[in-house]
Amino acid sequence: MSVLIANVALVNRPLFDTYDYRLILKGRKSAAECAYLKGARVLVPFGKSISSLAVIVSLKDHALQQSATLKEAKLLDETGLMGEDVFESVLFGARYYHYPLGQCFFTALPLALREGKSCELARVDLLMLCEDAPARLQKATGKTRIKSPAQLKLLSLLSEEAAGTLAIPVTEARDRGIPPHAITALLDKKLIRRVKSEIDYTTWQEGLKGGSVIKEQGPALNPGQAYAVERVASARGHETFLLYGITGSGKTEVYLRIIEKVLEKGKAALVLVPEIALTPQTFERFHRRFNVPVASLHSALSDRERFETYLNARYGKSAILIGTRSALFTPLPGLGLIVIDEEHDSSFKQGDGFRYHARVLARERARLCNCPLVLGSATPALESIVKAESGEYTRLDLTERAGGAAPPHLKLIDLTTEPLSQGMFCGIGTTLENAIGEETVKGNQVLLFLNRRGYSRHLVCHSCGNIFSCPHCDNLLTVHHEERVLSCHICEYRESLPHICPVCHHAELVETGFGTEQVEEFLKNRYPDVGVERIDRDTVKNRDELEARLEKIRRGQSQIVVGTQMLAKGHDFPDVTLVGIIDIDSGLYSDDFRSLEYTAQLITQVAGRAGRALKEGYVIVQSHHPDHELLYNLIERRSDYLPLVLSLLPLRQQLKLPPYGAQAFLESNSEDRDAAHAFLSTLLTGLTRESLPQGVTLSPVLSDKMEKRHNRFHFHILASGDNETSLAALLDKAVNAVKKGGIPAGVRFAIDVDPLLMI
DNA sequence: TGTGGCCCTGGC
DNA sequence: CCAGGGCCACAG
Repeated sequence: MSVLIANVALVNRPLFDTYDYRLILKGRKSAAECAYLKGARVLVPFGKSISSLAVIVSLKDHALQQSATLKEAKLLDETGLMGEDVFESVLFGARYYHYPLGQCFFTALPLALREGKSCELARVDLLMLCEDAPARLQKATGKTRIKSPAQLKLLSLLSEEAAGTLAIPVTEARDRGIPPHAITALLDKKLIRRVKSEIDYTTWQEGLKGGSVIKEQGPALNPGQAYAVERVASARGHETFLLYGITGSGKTEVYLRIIEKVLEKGKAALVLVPEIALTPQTFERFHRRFNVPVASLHSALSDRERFETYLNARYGKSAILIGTRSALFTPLPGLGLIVIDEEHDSSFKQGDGFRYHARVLARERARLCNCPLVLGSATPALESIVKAESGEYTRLDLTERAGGAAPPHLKLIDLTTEPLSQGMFCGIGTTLENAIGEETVKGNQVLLFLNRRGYSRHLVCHSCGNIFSCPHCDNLLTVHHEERVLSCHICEYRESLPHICPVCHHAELVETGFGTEQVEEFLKNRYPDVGVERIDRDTVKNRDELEARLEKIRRGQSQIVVGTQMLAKGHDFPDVTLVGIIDIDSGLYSDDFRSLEYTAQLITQVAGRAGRALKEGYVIVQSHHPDHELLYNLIERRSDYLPLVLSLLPLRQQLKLPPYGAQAFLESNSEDRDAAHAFLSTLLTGLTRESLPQGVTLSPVLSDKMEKRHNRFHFHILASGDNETSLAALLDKAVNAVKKGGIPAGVRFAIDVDPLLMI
């Protein structure tokens, strides 16, 4: 028996400190010999609670005089939960983002493990064909004949596996796009059955038994793709690559080939994608190509499913994991590659809680694993471009459009010269309106983007001027006709659409502004013979629904599609020949210094949706400011994305903005406005009492642009430094001040390092 | 964040 | 005089 001292972080407690406990182990072991326990969970008495969950951060050899007074920690796991690479990445993240370590672990662990459940593999539900199913399906006629495409697909999946296991886990069926009701239906018909698996500790490498890692060969690569694959595959140790490939240049094929090489070395691969891009199609493409287990993690999974995926990965059963931001924390023994697709996408930055950027932590993890990190995008973030220019990243260019499709033609429409037609009331000028008509007559499809859902933007009383606003936020309510509600797009508050003004009781309510719902209505009236589909958060509630709608569009059931962001990312529609951006102006004049970068990304990405296949496509961008430099360069001068955003750099450098300077917000909020403000005021006074680190400046305490949200009042201090190090030194001081002074009850405090949104 | 203690209020 | 609720300090 030996006694050690374990330094632990309490999970989900907002404490910047870690604490020491006595840890009693069987057998005689020194702290150094117990390094495998880093990242293991313990239960500890803490403060007034008898048993709290904590994670071991470090171990020290027992020192008599200390340990007598220390309380005892009870070990829950035999080894660390997450492998050294993930563990160290979390420690790095807590340091870099100045966030309490325990809460970082909280973010990194699936719910079940945060709740103290066992990390042992469990039996899973498998689906398999019933013995008599093939015979019954053969002679099936009339009612017994299966017509549902989902059910047929499941049956074919189960039969195609015949050579191997004859059974697939329920979770895998869901990953591959089978909705739960199709499974239930086939179970009811007794065509398939559900069986419990044995616990199987076979790793994917053992399962492969030396066979080929791929199931089918990919298409031939063009020289650019081939070079990129070779370059990454021949990287020795860690190296970060920026794969800059224009839309439609076959980035995914490059990922697949690199992954193939990684798998051949017996190593695993992690692929991070933006939330919206993780469709069953993406998963299916990997699954079709590779002869190894591919797992996925996305927001539609239940906590249980996430937990299973996590455990399988941890035990080396997954060779490839595709997932969104948080998948970064999944342990993968022998990780040999990390890919971040659409690396510029803002969904890689967590906006609340542990505000990490997946790109930053992925780089740390890749460094720890001594493996390459590939950042792919047609529109890389300026941060990444600058790092590539400075040689910190290696840039790899894909300049050819795969399949030889012509790049789309871009056309800028000056809205000030368009007549005030009917369509103009919902943002559609005559030129765009006519273009929609022409393309639909030819049997082509049209995509229209407008980043504003709802019917009208606001509702105003004509007699007394009362503007309907949210009772919980400093925000105006949006009018939704279909659901007959007013709704707050910040907090989801809703009330039924009023007929009379609650203030003056007159019934003259006027709607102003327009959203996707109104555009859809206009187009349905204007083009009654072609289908119009709307894709936004009001018509699409979940991933399965989005997939079903997109499939319907691909089958050509609607020729006109109106949508928000949801539509802009990564989806392929081969018959689309016209893309219209209804309102680009909000991205031209904004107080966010990144808005021009974002606007250039949006136009470039959206243009990529047009004419992806053989048909020639064009893009119409409408603006009231056609002389704006960005629009002029991007559209009239047909400048490429890269030189265009590089031209934004001198201003950033001059103003010491990212990527040249570093920024962080010190944020507070509370239901009590004064308390939230006073807390930051005190912090600011404390920080400025002694001299600030060289090159760091602090703003006064400022209200957020929308001060009241969800019934809480939000304030912030903007901290800017001319480099990361000096800013980090200031943030350390801030954390120490908060540790010493404490946070008053009801006030929440957090630091947002490298914020993406200007609040 | 969780929790027990402490103090205040109000009901009998 | 006691019960209950809100607020606060503090945690190894």
